[in-house]
Amino acid sequence: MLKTKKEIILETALHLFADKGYEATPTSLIAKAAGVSEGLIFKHYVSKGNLLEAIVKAGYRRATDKSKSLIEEKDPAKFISNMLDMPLKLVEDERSFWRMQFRLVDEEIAQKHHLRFSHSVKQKLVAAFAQLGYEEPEMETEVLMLLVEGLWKAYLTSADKPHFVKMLDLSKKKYIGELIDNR
Amino acid sequence: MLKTKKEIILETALHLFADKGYEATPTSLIAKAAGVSEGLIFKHYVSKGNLLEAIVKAGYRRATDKSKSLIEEKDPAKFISNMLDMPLKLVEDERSFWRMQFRLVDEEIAQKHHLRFSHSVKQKLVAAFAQLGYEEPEMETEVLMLLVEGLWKAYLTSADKPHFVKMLDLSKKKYIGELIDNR
DNA sequence: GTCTATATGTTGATAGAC
DNA sequence: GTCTATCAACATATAGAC
Repeated sequence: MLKTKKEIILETALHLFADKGYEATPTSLIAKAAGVSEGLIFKHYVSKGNLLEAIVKAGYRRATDKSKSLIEEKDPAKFISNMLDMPLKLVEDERSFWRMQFRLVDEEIAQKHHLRFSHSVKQKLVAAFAQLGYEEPEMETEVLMLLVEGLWKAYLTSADKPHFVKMLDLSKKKYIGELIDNR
Repeated sequence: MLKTKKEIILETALHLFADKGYEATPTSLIAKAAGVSEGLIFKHYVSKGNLLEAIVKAGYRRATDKSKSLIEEKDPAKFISNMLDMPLKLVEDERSFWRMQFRLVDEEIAQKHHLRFSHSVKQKLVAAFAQLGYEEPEMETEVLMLLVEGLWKAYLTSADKPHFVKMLDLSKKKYIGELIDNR
């Protein structure tokens, strides 16, 4: 199926935002790279901020779809392990999106979606730790989330998958080693 | 001692950069907030990027001084514990600086100093883990650094010190629990 | 849907007087 | 050292023709 110019604009902007940053990417450059006129961007997306929002929204929709199987896991130990696997699974095929996303420290739109996404995970994580009898499930969750986010960014910049998998394995051993040794 | 206008400009810019971000803070606003003319900023600092560099440089000089005692620790177990304590120790009194710093994802100047700083720590961390007989000291270091950076950012945004200290304690237990139980 | 102008506003930076 | 005045460059966004 052919891509509409609207879609081309979106994808081109995503890659440019990921590479150069949102603020540092003028709409004129997006237009040139996408092979369309600058005016067309505004016809389709009204404003630059709106274009960004469309990109972020679409990205998180894909992420939600892709992570569904990991999140629906009922066994608490496996669920925790799944959370550590999320970076690896989600970044695959979506490197540009996540590079862009983790750069958008100043844009509240990006922050909003990130919070919503991680919040939904957090709830289940606390429940999982509680179910396993941990003394401070909330604390455990917060520290684990810190590590997951760190792994996420690490995998984004490393691009060395085997090396990253070693980091991931060590993390699992440290955090839930006793739980997954026999999985 | 009186502050020179040059110093006032530097400090004002630091706080504005921390609050609104570097790109989003025009020199006109810095001038207004500092109570000086816009031209004076350029007389003293030549360019906006130069002003940022001066701020970053000064901040890391203070950080290096303050972390000296933590870094010079010779006992490997205590040294590792010290690294986990760094966020708490360094962020104190320097909240604005570190908030600004962790926002500067797009500015290479900031990245450069951050890398240099963490690299110097990394070397010693690998040595410490090796000295303690860990199988993969490099991996241990990388994962620990991930967590330290996470704690750093967490403490910056939480502002709830007791809560953060609980996270810190749990982290220590997970990472070096067997080593520091009796310290 | 798409393009070619063009309007409008900001920003970083400079020149010159005091 | 400091201020006032000013500029060129650039960015987002709009209007109107095809």
